[in-house]
Amino acid sequence: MDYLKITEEYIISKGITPEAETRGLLVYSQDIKNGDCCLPCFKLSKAMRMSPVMISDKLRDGMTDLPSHIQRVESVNGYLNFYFDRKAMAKEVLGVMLAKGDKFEPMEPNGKTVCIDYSSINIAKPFHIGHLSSTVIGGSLHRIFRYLGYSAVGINHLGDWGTQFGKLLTAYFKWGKGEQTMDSLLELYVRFHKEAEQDDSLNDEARMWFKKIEDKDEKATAAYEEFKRITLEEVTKVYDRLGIKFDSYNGEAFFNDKMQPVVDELKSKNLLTPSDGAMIVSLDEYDMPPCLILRSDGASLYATRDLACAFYRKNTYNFDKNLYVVAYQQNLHFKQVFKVLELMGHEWAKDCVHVPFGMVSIEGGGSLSTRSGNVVKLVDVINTAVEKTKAIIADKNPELENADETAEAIGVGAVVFGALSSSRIKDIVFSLDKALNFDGETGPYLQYTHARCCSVLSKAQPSGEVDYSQLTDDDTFALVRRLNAFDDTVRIVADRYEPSILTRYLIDLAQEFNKFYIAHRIISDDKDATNARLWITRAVKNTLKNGMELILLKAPEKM
RNA sequence: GCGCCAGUAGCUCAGCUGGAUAGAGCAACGCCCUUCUAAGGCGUGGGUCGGGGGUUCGAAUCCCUCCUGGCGCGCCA
Repeated sequence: MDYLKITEEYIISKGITPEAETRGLLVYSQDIKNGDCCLPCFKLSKAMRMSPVMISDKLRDGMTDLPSHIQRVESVNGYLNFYFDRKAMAKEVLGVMLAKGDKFEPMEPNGKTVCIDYSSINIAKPFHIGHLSSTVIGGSLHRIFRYLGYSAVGINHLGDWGTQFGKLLTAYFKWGKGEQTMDSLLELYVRFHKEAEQDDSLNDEARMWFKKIEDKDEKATAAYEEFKRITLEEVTKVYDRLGIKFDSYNGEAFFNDKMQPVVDELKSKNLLTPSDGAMIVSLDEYDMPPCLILRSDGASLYATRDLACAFYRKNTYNFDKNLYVVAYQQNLHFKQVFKVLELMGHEWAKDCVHVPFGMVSIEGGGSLSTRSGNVVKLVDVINTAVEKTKAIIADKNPELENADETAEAIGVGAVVFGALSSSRIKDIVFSLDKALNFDGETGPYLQYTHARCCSVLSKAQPSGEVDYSQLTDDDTFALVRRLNAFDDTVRIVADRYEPSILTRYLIDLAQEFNKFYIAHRIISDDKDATNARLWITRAVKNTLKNGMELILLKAPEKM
């Protein structure tokens, strides 16, 4: 139930304040001491020609018929503070939470489809920490939209085309020996760039090899397909560990033969104009540089491919939203592409959304660059985190069963959490020390709190009728309020494409539970208190577990 | 040069569609395990919310301006 909403309706029903000015004024109190929610009356002052203090006093005096969810009202310095009936609210919130069961099922299907383009790795290049943001933000949004009742389509738009494959083939046929691995491919690639600085003929050779791929030369295609296989095999191992799935791996190569219709349509709609030998869509009117569609040699470009891709997605999935989880460097590119779709007269252009995120750089300077070989591989970071977790378990809980499995969940969780914990737009300076920090606001903290709940529940189970008056003290009621906000929080995350909001919510919930845990003995001689506290512990446990699932974290029962 | 984004405690961040004394975590220091997991909890210190103007009863939040940093700005993706 939306307590804010019904309280607002009640205030308006009094007819004391003008409705238009009153709507949207009511907010949750920052400090629980000032009630559960409050109405600052300052804004009403002008319209009512009355001091805020007088207004809030008048409202209070008129509230003699409080609805059942409000226990009392206070007027303090122009603020009208509402105190909810905690017992009633606890009853309702707990009822809703427990009706959800241990496993939160997705909401009723809403018949809408959302396409999410994320991770989108390059073939034959290392899967490094620079790919982590897109992978986990997209992966999390995928789960979140599904929870909200959408049909979600995860798309890995592979970087599997381009002249870099010519370079790689050149290096491979010159220096490659036997079976290749991701590491040996990286070496070949780095070596190519090093030697090409001295010997420009290598670049010619690279162009030649890329042409052979385009012409479906047998030798070139076989090697290219092999590189693709090796890459997908390797990244799939990492995706599996992260719990990431895709419904499509259609990448750049897939759209190679699908661009002509786009060019034709642009032409027929008179949007294409020649400029310096190239073909462009002018966006002067919209204060943007032109969108390049064809090079002077007639070849298509990045934007052309993305246009074709958008059409394909609309035709194939008939999406209601089409999200691109791609770094903010591409801000202008997507703005241009979406504008071109709009100019072509496709109303669904408005459903295309770029979800940008910040840059990742390495501590101590140095950008991530495949050419220089200056990379921190994601799998190395994960492995280090898992090893560290094993050491901690050996120290703190050597008796733990499934220690390896638990260490995997926690180590991976720490890394994933790190990538989802701050607003996606912020740049990240990657620090291994920080990724390996397990104290405070971290993935392991959430997992620890969940395991703590499980531990309590393994000793006693709640049952039967609940005495809700046991849940009204500040420490306990904070949990009730937090639990009530879960679904709303998930909706906000989907509206803003911002998983960090859910991450924040879960940290707040865990902190509040730990305070509650320290403040109250859950299992005690007091039967009613024990039962009520066990119920709330179960609700917190379930909410933590299901919330963590939405941000890709596993929730072991012991750790 | 133009455009977009960011600037909050020593560090990492939350708060940003305006509301009551600006909140967490890390790091530092001091407490709390003979009772449910100390990967925890409590406390102390630490802030010109980048600077300056403005709007407002009220500004970290909105507007203007400047500074700093990042990114982008035609045949790469």
